Amino acid sequence: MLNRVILIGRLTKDPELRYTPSGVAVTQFTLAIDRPYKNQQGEKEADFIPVVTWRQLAETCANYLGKGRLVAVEGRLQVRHYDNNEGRRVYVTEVVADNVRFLESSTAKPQNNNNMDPFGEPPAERSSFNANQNQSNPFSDDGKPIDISDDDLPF
Amino acid sequence: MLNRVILIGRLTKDPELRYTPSGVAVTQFTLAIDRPYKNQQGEKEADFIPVVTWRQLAETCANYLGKGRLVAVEGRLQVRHYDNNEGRRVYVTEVVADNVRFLESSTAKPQNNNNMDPFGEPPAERSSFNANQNQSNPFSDDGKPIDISDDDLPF
Amino acid sequence: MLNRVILIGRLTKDPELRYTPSGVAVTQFTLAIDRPYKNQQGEKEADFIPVVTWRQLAETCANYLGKGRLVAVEGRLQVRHYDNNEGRRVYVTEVVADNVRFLESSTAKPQNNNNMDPFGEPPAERSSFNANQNQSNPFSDDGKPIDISDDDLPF
Amino acid sequence: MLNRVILIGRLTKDPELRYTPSGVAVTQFTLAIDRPYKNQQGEKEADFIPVVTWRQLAETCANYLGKGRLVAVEGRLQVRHYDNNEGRRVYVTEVVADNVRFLESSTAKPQNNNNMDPFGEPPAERSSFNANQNQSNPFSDDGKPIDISDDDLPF
DNA sequence: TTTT
DNA sequence: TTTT
Repeated sequence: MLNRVILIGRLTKDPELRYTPSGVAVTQFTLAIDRPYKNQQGEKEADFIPVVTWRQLAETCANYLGKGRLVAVEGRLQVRHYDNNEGRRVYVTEVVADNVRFLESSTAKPQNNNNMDPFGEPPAERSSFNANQNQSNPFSDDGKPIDISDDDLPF
Repeated sequence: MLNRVILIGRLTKDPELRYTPSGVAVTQFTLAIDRPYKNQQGEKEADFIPVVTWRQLAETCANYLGKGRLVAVEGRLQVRHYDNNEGRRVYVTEVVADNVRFLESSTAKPQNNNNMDPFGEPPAERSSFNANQNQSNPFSDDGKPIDISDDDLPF
Repeated sequence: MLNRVILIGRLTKDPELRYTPSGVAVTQFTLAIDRPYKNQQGEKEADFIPVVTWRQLAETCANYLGKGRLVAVEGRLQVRHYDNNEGRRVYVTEVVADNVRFLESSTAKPQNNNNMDPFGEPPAERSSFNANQNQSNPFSDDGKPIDISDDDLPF
Repeated sequence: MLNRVILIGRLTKDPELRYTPSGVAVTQFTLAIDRPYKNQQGEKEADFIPVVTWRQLAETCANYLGKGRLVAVEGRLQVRHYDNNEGRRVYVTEVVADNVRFLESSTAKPQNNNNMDPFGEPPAERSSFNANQNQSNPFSDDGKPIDISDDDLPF
């Protein structure tokens, strides 16, 4: 009945923007969050938490965030499942963000990104472009199976 | 740097109390949390979130909670991994609770539980008893591989 | 940049539904939240936290909640000020709720309440009716000065 | 039964470190938190939330934080009251922090602060020094009545 | 498979 | 009485 997550951490990589078959923007990234205490071996550790954003927020994250950036994320926990290529059901617990705050200098500019209008509409030709490249997996940029579908849309 | 989760939901089963090799109590359970909106097919859905508790809190949860009980959980998200019997690394995202509030009638009594003093010490003979039953997996009650070790102790 | 409050507690009184001059529903109530520890005199204590809800949520709270009910509230902290009748500025810190979950038996029915359709629209004649009763303070039901105005609308 | 607040904002002033009669360190500051939306006049607004920290955390905040610094605060809401000099009971709602994260460059050094060892013990002579200055109000640095006493210690 |  |  209540499901609330608040995280502050750094992106382990540049976020990955993709589109579902129906054209909805999705961005996934992982947050590294340092634990406040050291482990039994006296080493500091971190947790690596997967985060998903949708629609306009996905576009903004993809365009303005990059590896190492510090962000605050508000959202809720969700467990998705998909069947992998060996036919096994895989469960993925991740945070569906409804709010992402950039905690570092507003001087941070879009990185490794040739989209000049990051707040604009998703380019309509994008999905068909990708589809040409990769018939069997039209919404993946990197050959990895994409496991998010329109069924995962949170609202 | 900040990692906070707050959940309110119902236990899908009775919790399972186990002990790590060094004798630390661990209890795992899953919370069913109804989503506030219906999905695209107009059905209501729920998320099933795995929760772990340690030490005294583990004992209390095991002794006082049961399937269907409504609880509030405060904790943090953690990703554990273990290598399964096919040698694949499996990642498990779960909530490590530091606070569990029972939200239902204080008339609720310990259930299916023959421990008369639920706040007492863990019975010392328990781990050796189990060890006799199941050499390779001494802390499992049910034959399922137990994937939590002393390395997962949160503090 | 981030302002999030999550509370679980019981209403100290029946909630009070009012309307701003422009007819927007507002409901205020106070939550009693037991502290987890006892004070230096060994007594248990509670915090009493003021909560405000607006619009549809205000109507629902007014119609379905009553003194003693257990609820979970999500919202944000806000500091309002008004000038009291001695001309002093008074600051009021309260939680503006965007989500209220009823944590007790769905058998709970509207209480001390003659509104038969609690989810319906606010009665349009209500504000003028009250205005007739109480010229100088048209939106107060009980003679207490009402210190919330349309300027306090959270969105 | 649950009372959790998470804030990210900037200090409106340098924090003020004081000591209760029994010598416990207390630091108060106010966080300015920009609202995510503009008001009806199209202006951006902020909330100003009072925060209190105790003991070691109070010392660390006093020594390392200053006006304008961005921090994340975790804590709980508490309502204190005291009787002002006109004999009126005044209620103060504030956040008692149990965790404060500094979100800006670790190059930030202690500011306007001649304490060379900010993590050291509170100087024992401090309270007596202040007592000499201000007999009736020994723990105030600035002549303002201090309204926090040992009774407000959160644990 | 991880961030500063 | 407020911060960037």
